[in-house]
Amino acid sequence: MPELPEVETVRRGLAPAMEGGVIARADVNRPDLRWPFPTGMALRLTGKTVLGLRRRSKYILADLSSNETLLIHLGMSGRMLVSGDPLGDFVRDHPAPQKHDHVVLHMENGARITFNDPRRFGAMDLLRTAVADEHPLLAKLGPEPLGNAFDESYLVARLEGRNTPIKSALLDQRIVAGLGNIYVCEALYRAGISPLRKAGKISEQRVRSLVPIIRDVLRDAIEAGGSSLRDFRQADGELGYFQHRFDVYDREGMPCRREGCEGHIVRTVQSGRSSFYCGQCQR
DNA sequence: ATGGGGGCCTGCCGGC
DNA sequence: TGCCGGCAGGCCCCCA
Repeated sequence: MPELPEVETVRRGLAPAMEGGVIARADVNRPDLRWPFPTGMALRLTGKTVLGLRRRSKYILADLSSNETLLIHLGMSGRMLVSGDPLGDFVRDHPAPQKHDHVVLHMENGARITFNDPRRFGAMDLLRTAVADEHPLLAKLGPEPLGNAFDESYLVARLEGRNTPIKSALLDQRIVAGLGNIYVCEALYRAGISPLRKAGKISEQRVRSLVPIIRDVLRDAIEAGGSSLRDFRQADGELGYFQHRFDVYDREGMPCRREGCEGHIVRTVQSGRSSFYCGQCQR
């Protein structure tokens, strides 16, 4: 559910409570999420210092002093709640336990990080830091959309000859890592490209235009997440969701916002997922 | 190799 | 008010 901007927002929200801190205790309340937790996870976390928090695609990686890295994926419904932060960034006290609180990290500094995930599509794993990139979930990921390896010539080459709709191609994490349904819809809208168009049949110029547009869409969303992060700190420390103004996503039937366009947003289903687009100005 | 569909889970919302 | 179908932002796996 959370896409790259949401995961980056979560990472930033966790950082003050976790980076440089020691995990005093880990409560692991069930044996698995999407997959079984690694053997002895609670013990392998206990007493370890969190050296840093990184993000790769939609994954958060917490590098530990044990030369292991905790891999966290929020799935569709995973949330992080930070409470009791000693720096005063989060005002709320530790909350009462909720249904679906699957893993709770108690930091030595007094902070508590609660991973709550009703649908349990999320995941956690422990891997050796030195070979973290080789983890099965990370090994086949394409370039970061905000990184240097994702550029115009790369995208042109990857889409060339592809018979799949551009919507599916941009959702393919092997082509570019971190986009999900919402931001693909939004990027295609800004580019004026129909989600139904075959990836290999879009002019090179239009494919090239997608690269800066994807970056802008993600940057805007991260910025919005950053501002809502400040609200979270004042409110309840819940990380993982934020309000963002979408142009097409979940706007079926509403008027297109493009200057001079008289169209309306339509919804269709592509490979089981909703696509939202303007039938008038996206071609 | 490529593309499409099913399935995993729970919660919520709209319609009857 | 209650029940039921549909739907949800991800990702793996299997099939043709």
